[in-house]
Amino acid sequence: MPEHPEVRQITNMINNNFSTVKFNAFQQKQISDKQQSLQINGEYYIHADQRGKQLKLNISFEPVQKLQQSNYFGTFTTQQTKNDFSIIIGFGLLGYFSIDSTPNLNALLSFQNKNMHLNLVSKNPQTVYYYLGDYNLARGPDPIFQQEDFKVLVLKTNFKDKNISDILMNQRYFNGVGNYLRSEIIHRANIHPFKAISYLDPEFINLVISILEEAFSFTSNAVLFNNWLKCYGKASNCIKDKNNRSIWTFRPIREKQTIQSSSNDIKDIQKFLTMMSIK
DNA sequence: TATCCATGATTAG
DNA sequence: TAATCCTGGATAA
Repeated sequence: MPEHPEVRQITNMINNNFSTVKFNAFQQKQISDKQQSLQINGEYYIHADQRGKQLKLNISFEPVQKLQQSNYFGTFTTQQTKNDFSIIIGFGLLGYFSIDSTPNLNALLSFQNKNMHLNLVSKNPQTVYYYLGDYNLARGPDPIFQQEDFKVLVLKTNFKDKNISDILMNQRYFNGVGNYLRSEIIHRANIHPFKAISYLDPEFINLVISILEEAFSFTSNAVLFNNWLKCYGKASNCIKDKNNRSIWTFRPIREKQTIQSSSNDIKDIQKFLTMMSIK
């Protein structure tokens, strides 16, 4: 489930349903020794925020009154008071939030009041992580909510002839792109998964952004979403990447060969950077 | 019954 | 690059 569009859906779900809801209990299931032990004492409120594939749960002990618009369109952050703190969540391969009316023994984290439980669950709990603190800044800016930062970073980066499949999965640049989006993006860009890249062009970045938006618009309907997928799990060819993850493609797969990069339009990139007032 | 596989990410060598 | 985290459903045998 959780790539950028799904995390965005979860963020909205939490804020739409629970912005005025008071919680008064919390439980954590210990699944490994290195899992940080969390406690929440007293009554609290929850507000969610997103950066790429990471979700931030702001735990505040006062009702969320002031919603402050952030620098980037579309996203809001709460103003934190002294005792407030944040939990960062990575959903791994199959994590999601479920709203339950009875205790769920599989819940990794459970935010509760007498009416319902907001539970973090997963069929792959070992791939889920969470910690107290803030976003991992080794991961790149959010491609939607920090769009200018994202564009500038990606456009000025020299990827040194790495192939496009590896580049798209690198969370330092494409925080939020995962395995299904990779296949869809490469398919829609009509390039070979092993094409070598030095510089990406603005058109490609805009395609990435619009695909993230498209996927998000279908996240609430499984049938429409599956229909929207054109390549992932459907293409004629499938090959493993260096991390043993599937790359789906309609392109013929030659031996693990790197396809030559085409000449990049440097003028285009510089024009864009000038437009963004970046040297 | 055994094996494979999953929209992820870190760690060791 | 390979191994690891280690669940559970689908598929192969």
